Amino acid sequence: MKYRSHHCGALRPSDAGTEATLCGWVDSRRDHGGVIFIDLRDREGVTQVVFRPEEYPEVAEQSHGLRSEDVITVTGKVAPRLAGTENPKLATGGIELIATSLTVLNKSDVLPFQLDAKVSNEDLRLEYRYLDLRRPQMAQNLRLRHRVTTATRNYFDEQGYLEVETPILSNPTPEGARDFLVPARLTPGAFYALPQAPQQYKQLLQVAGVEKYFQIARCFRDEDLRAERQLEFTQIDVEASFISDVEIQTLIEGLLARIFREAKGVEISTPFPRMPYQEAMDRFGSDKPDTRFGLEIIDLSDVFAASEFKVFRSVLDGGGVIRALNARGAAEKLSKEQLKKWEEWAKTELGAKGLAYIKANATGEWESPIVKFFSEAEKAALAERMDLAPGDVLFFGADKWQAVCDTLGRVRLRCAELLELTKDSNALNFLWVVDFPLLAFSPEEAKWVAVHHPFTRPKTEDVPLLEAGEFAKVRAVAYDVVLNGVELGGGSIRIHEKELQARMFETLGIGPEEQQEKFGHLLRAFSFGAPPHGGIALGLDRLVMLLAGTESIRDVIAFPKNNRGLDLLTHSPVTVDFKQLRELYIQSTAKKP
RNA sequence: GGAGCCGUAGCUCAAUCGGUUAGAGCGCUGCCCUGUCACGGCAGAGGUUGCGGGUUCGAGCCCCGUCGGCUCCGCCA
Repeated sequence: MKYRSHHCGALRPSDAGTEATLCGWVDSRRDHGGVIFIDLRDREGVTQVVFRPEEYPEVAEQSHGLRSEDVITVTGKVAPRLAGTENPKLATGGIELIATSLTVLNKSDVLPFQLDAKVSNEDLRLEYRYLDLRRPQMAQNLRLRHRVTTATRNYFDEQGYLEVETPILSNPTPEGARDFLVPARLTPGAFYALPQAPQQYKQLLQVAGVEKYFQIARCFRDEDLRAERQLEFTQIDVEASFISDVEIQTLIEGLLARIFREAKGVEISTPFPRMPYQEAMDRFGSDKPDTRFGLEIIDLSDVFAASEFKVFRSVLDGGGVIRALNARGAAEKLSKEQLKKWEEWAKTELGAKGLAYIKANATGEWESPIVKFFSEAEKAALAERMDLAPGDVLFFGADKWQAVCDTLGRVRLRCAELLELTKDSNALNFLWVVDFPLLAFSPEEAKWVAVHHPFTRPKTEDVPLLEAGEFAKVRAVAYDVVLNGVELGGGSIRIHEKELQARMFETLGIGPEEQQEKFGHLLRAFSFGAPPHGGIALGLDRLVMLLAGTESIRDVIAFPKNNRGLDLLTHSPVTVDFKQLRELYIQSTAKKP
């Protein structure tokens, strides 16, 4: 028996008069007592099937029992729709299949939710994920993801890149996220770790002479989940030898252009603008600036250089900065009470000391808790520098440079949301942020940590600064690609010399012994003619999210976990019995519920 | 580890200030219906208002606790 001659999206008026067999799910039924219409759905579309009692009484009788989501195969004559009953909403709306025989392959129970309606209850969607994936939007997302990965593979293949699979059972990483551990039965008491990224393997592949590597790589991080974060996620991972940072950026611009063209039918313009990290932070308060709107941060330290306002005075004397941004036209949307809430938000959520503001009313009058401390000259200079007009609201940041950037960067985004600056925008503002700092001081750990990762190469001209211990000033050959304020990925040119790598580890507080223990394999590999190399990794899930226009990573992953890392469909993770643990030389210390 | 929002029928939601028997749409079941495509008509079933406690003459609504979901901060080299 043949299930189908055509898919449900295939038949057209030109097929009229032929016989066809379709199979799929009953999408809906319209039972008129006599004639019965069934919309039959498969992955390619929907076709109307008609059961006519006067022509095929037995089949029509049988069709009365059909219910939503029953799986059937049906044979019939392709006929043009009666004049006036064509359905322009359907690709197959010009024809219908007049059923001559019907086989019910499988009945369906009533579904826990309707496929054509909004479902807010996400537990339910995840519990019945296989039904959720039948919904058109979700099915479309799966296809979109496939188109992205296919475009990626084709692109890299054409560029001469080799897809190489790297181990899922690998080693714990001393820095970075918490690892998922897997007990090694064959080595009692030892553990594998699931990779947070294939970083070391892809560098070792360069030492191996692969020269051009990519992988659609699953990565694992045992950290708390978020709307755009899962325990396991997928990276487009790339590494190449004898390549410059600009060449990698060009390669990735070509990839993204290809993906947007093939997955979305959109042409994007390349090359993307480049912006140094310092400039991104200064102007936008973020290392992944959304450049679809202005609201730029402006420095006022010189305006208040002689300020007698205590707060500003002490900040400036302590080496801090005074900065502000102008939320143009926000005055009518921000009452005094709301401004108070914003200040509270800045304090509790952003950890700011406060959020001073000046609200310029429609009349031009200033409402502000701090303006009384300003001199006339300061007020005039401030108004001019900020281009302050009636209806504007200025927000101030006064603190260390980094803290002011962080606070005003967040305030900027919140203002953009309030003013709906990106609401109807279909702009695609790609951007390379370059010249990241190599190192950052971590007050919690009381040591210097790698901003990107410990294999990132310092800029050649900044190596003397590294050697002089001026760690904060050392820039890395590192770059992030950003789209509309979302970080799509990041990479760097790596260190390929073992001496420089050892010096880097040392700077990070990893002594010679620990280096040998944890990175000996890498340092040894570097001693056997490691080529200069570099690469990048792009977050595939996030990219597909942007293309699909969804806010949740769960919408672009077939079987995601919920907020607490639970798979509501299969109920993983599960406890295992003592015997299974004993085989692995493992004992649980978890308290029994 | 912390904060916010939410939890009412299978689903999506309503229920005025704390006040009669907790409603609607969709879905479901039965009957009717021969050109619909959001088919239509009639009838019907379906509720421990997440759970536990408290305040009150009276609680879906107020209070406390708890469980669950989502979002954010921390965390994510």
